Amino acid sequence: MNIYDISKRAGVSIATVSRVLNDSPHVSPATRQRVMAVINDSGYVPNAFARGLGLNTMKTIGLLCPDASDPYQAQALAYLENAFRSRNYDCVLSCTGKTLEARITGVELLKSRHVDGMVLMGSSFIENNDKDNDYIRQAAKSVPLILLNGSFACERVYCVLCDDQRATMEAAQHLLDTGCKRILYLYHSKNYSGRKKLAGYRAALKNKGMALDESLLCYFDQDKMSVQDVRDHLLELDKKGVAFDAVLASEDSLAIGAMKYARATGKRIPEEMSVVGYNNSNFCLFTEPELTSVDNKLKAICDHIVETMMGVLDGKEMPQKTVFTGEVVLRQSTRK
Amino acid sequence: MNIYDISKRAGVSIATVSRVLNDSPHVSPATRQRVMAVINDSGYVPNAFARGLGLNTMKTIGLLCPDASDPYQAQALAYLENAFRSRNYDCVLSCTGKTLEARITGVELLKSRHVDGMVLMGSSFIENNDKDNDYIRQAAKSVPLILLNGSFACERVYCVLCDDQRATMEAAQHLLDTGCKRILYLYHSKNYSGRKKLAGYRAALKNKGMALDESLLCYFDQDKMSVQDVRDHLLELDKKGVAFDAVLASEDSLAIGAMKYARATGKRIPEEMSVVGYNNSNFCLFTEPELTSVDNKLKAICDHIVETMMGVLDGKEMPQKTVFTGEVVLRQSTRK
DNA sequence: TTGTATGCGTTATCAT
DNA sequence: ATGATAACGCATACAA
Repeated sequence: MNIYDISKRAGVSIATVSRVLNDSPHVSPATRQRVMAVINDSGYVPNAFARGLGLNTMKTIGLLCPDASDPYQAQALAYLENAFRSRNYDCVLSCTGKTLEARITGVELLKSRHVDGMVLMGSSFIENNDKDNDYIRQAAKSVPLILLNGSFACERVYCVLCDDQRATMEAAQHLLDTGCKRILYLYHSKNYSGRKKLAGYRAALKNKGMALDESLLCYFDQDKMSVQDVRDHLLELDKKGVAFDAVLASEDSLAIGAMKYARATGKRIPEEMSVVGYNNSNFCLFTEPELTSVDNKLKAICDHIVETMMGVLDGKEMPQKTVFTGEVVLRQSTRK
Repeated sequence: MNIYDISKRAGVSIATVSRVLNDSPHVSPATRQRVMAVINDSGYVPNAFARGLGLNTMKTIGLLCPDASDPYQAQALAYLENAFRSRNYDCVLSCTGKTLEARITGVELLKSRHVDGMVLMGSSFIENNDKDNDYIRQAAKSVPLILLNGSFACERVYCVLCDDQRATMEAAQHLLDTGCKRILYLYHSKNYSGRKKLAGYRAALKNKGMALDESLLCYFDQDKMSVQDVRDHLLELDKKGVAFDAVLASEDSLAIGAMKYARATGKRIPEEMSVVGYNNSNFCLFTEPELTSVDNKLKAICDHIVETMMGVLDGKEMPQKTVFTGEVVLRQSTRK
């Protein structure tokens, strides 16, 4: 069943059928009705590939992320998919893992599919070694790119992110303001976003005229950052005699590991130890006490990404970089 | 840059270029090399739409799920996307929410995109009122469908699932075997999978010759099932004088709500109350004590779905229904 | 082994 | 307002 079949049945040319299909004003009400009737009772649906070939678009956005099973990324995927769908765009997913090579082929593959745009989730898509970012520059030549929580200056690359540095600084400040003296900093990423957060932690100390104790910085590798790993690591620190009365984490799950440590040692939260997470994910409410965390405005970011993408595809001038302000959501794991 | 450009530069016909592109054996090594050289340094990539139009496929699978931000579904998406990608298929995502209407348009949209196959995640795609499943029968006529954790007898509809009834029965049995007398059953779904789990709970009681106390069945509505909601509901039950010494939940998050209730009332787990969740998700390890839960073999299910889909697309005969056996993973929230 | 010609199902241009 | 036809870029049957 194709456009020729319809045209025959309706006694018109394929051009007219096409016009009806595309709501062209140059069709008489009578023929429009006649054609529509045929279309409806034949169950005809235009062939998307042919349409794509002619228009050079299938209204598709590529969504790239390291790992769709990560709660934060999953939430972003859900937000983005919904928003794009409401604008009549479909999303094709590409989980690229953590190697640069896989990211490159992921971008390449989507490009070869002629997606209308791509969203790269997380600053891990930007390499510290700038030479390695050529694949982004290259891709941007043929399709608009939007970075979620990443920063990269390049034509046709747009960035929408949260001010992680400031948010982390405020979180640390809150800890200091509520009497904490030695804040353990737990982090898992050394890319753009990770560096910004660390900088925020440092800034908070500096603001108070405090020196940074390097032994309070705990880095966790991607595949060694389960709650158990974190708990065990903090127990180790205890043994080594590293003292701390607060934990600031670059991700909620790390904070939960810290709470497990507290449970294991009998330390009361927040009386003896305060804990702050990052992302304000659902499981801030799972813990006991509930976890103070940084809301990094994911929904707003995703909505803005979609807005930006639509604008770019419309040929409008769009801001290259948009920064949202995070917010510390106070709960019971920190003091008043 | 299209196939004609390449053919000119290489001094051959487009047919030869096409043959080179598709690894046809009927090309002399010499010309193949010449053509490849041109392709490589021109950066030419075949147009996916044209290819799709000719072959009537773009090697795409539609992934439908109610909510990509749900941890279980997010994990399934990640597994599926990876497995399909390794077979050179891309996945387009469609989060359809919870209304039948949205599911129908979701399926319809993907069908109009000519995806090669679709995976419907969760038994919520199968309506209790069979008339409402016509959209599935209809879709199955034009594209193979695979149900993840759903059951539906229909040509070209394949089902891969976990034996939720048996797994739930074993979980309940474990509670009874460890001395629990009154097991509160927390559930959130009345569709196929939900009914099976409930049946498993019932079966366990029956096996022990115990009568079912209807007041021990707690249903939670989709938008009223946060951990706080669950905690509050159990506190209500307490007030009403409904006694129980164990909680069996149809999903981990519900079980975590029960643990919050225990914390609120000071009940010790598992001494005074045992708790079992379902899905064996990451956050079984978040809680204190860690949560006993049912592993419903999601990875195996996803791998098998992809296998099945590939077989079907290859024209092979594939099993209509495959059932995996769940497994109760014992942790500290239940007694020995 | 290689080339020619046709079909895939649209949209869009240009007549009428 | 409507119709004829080219163009989109590829794969492939058939011819050479």
